[in-house]
Amino acid sequence: MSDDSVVAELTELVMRVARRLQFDFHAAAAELDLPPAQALALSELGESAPMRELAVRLGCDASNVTGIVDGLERRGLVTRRPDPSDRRVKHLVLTEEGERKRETLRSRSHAKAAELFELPHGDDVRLRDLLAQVKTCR
Amino acid sequence: MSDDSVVAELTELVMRVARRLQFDFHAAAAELDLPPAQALALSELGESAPMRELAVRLGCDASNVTGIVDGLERRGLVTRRPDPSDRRVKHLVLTEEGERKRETLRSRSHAKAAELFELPHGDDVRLRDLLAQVKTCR
DNA sequence: GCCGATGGTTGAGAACCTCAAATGTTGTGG
DNA sequence: CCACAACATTTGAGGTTCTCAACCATCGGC
Repeated sequence: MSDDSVVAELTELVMRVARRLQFDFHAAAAELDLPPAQALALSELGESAPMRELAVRLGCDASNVTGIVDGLERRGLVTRRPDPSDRRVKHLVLTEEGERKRETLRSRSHAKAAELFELPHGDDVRLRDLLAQVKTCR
Repeated sequence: MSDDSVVAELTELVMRVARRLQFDFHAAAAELDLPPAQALALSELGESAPMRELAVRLGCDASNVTGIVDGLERRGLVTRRPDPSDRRVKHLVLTEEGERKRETLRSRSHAKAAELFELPHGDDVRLRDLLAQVKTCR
């Protein structure tokens, strides 16, 4: 059983770090002229996937994904490919340009994150292992 | 200098925990029939403050705060009190009802967070101390 | 008293999300 | 085989939250 104030501080700290990570990610996305939602979707498309799967990865409604992918397709970053064995599903595949943008997005936001998580030797691993113990799904 | 993969994992983990905290907070807010933004503002009003100060605490534009406070005022949770020494500023003061709602909101979301951060003895404090070292503002 | 800075509000506009309903497709039990 | 439930995707309406630019009132220094 944790001390009350410790829980409050943990909440505060996690939210603060998350806001910062998100801010940096949005900044990196803006540099590439991508709205946040599209950038997030792009970064989830390392493995190509059907729309439904993307909705799951993003944790949002499927109807939402349509618009986001519309945007990515308009920019020529992704294509909808019909599934040969099931004509309902459309697979999302990154174009070369999409692959390229995904990579620079990844590396830029990663660079800022690395700066953020610059800790005394070994502490980064300790932090990771402790965070991994947090039961994010009961 | 951290290992690349460690940074990626840290980012992933922090975002995951933050999403969960936020989800629980929104759920607690919904139980009290409060939209998320109003709930967040309410929770920042432990100390009464002028509009401008609230905007800073929330990290958003001042014009945004107007609407949020309008909502809280409509529900009778907060009142705008003129500052006697500066007629431009309006201090936000919680009503009794506002105070009550703020407290139950705090305690409910806190309970869920405590469950989340249930770690082996001492690890919660270690986690807090490590997170506190993350340089969220360069 | 003038003037630049400040607190607050308003209105337009955008991004993002959800829900309900529609469409086309699949697969299964009868 | 066929009706029917389930599924993937899209569309459209509607809501929340946010920003930006413009505006008014007030303040403080010069």
